[in-house]
Amino acid sequence: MLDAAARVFARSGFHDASMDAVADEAGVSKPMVYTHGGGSKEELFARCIRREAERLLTSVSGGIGSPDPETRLYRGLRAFFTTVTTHREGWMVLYRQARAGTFAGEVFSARSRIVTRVAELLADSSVDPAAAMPVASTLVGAAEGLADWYFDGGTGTPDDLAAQLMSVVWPGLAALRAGHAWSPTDVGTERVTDS
Amino acid sequence: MLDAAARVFARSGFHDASMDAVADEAGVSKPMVYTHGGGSKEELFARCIRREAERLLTSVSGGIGSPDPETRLYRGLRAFFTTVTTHREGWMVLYRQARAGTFAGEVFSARSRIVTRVAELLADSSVDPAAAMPVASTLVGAAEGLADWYFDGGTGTPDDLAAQLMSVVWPGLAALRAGHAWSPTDVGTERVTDS
DNA sequence: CACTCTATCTACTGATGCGTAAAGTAGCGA
DNA sequence: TCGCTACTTTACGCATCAGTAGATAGAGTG
Repeated sequence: MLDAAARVFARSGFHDASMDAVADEAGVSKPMVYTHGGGSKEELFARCIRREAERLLTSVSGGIGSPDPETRLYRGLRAFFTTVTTHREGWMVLYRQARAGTFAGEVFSARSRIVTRVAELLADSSVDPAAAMPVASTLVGAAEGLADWYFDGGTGTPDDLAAQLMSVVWPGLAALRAGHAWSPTDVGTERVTDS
Repeated sequence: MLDAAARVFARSGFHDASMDAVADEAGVSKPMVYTHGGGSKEELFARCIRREAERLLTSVSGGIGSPDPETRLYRGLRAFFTTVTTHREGWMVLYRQARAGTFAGEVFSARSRIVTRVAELLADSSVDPAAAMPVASTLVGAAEGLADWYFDGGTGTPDDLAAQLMSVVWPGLAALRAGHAWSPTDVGTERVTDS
């Protein structure tokens, strides 16, 4: 039931998906969708969101155990890309359909938990957890961007994708851990004109 | 008119926003919204999307002129964060509300143009433009992630945000340009178990 | 004042789709 | 055969808007 709903919602979004379509996809009648789906369209969608968010958080959190931040991050990214590519429709529901409208709050809190988890992956004695939050949010966004590229015809195994992301971010993260932040030394500082 | 529509759409999303609400926000009556807004809700929303996408692309593209990729990227990022923080509701419409549903295609093509533009910012004689696409998609995602953090209570000027993003990504990009990709040498390669 | 044109409003129609009620059917144990 | 459960089909009530038709107001002109 939730699988069918996730497929329909992933395809059409919350508003454009009808409960009749969910019923068809699940191979049952509409009253059954209400009996076993929570009693309303909102609740059904919320259940899909919660399940996918939980799946993603569990995946990223699990099997991380390592004292080395580099290893932790790589494993977390690998888990992320594995789950996302395996449960494509879950990803579509969570990050493309659910972020707008009534459920933005629910998705936002789910995303916050993942960002916090990533901040933990980065942190150790040499990194302040609070300072890690913007970096973690950046990383999660980067992973989403690479996932977008993948779903738009990009190729590669989850391991490849994780390694590619590590190529982009790890040198910078290592430098930050060593206290070396980037600054626009001789890059020019003219104001940006904004339309 | 478009400003009012963008505010309402940013707040509620396409479906949950009513034309009455747009009319109220603009201080006119509903038929006026149809007369001056394109004749349909879809067209009004599409105009908002196109305007914001154009604004962002113009901003990122303009004032880049430099032979140095590092400078180009920093300036592009600075322009991005300037525009996004200045036109908050435009950002909300474009990247949070419009990606789902009927307008996913329109937003997707707008985003593609920006990603392509970023790939050009990265490219020079030593970088293959095609290979730059996943990296550009990653970067755009990272910028979105940092913007998300900012809009959720993060602080900093656009220059700070751009510099922070450079800290994370530039060392990795420089290494990639020199031919040094990250690989999981001694990081462990156990399979990820997926629920 | 009369006439007209344009801009605007109030109030309605029509369609869509959520959610449910009613009536029928198949399986199953006693 | 009875009753119970689970499900189906069909049909409908009801609310919410998108979009429009007809009324109204103001302003310029003679």
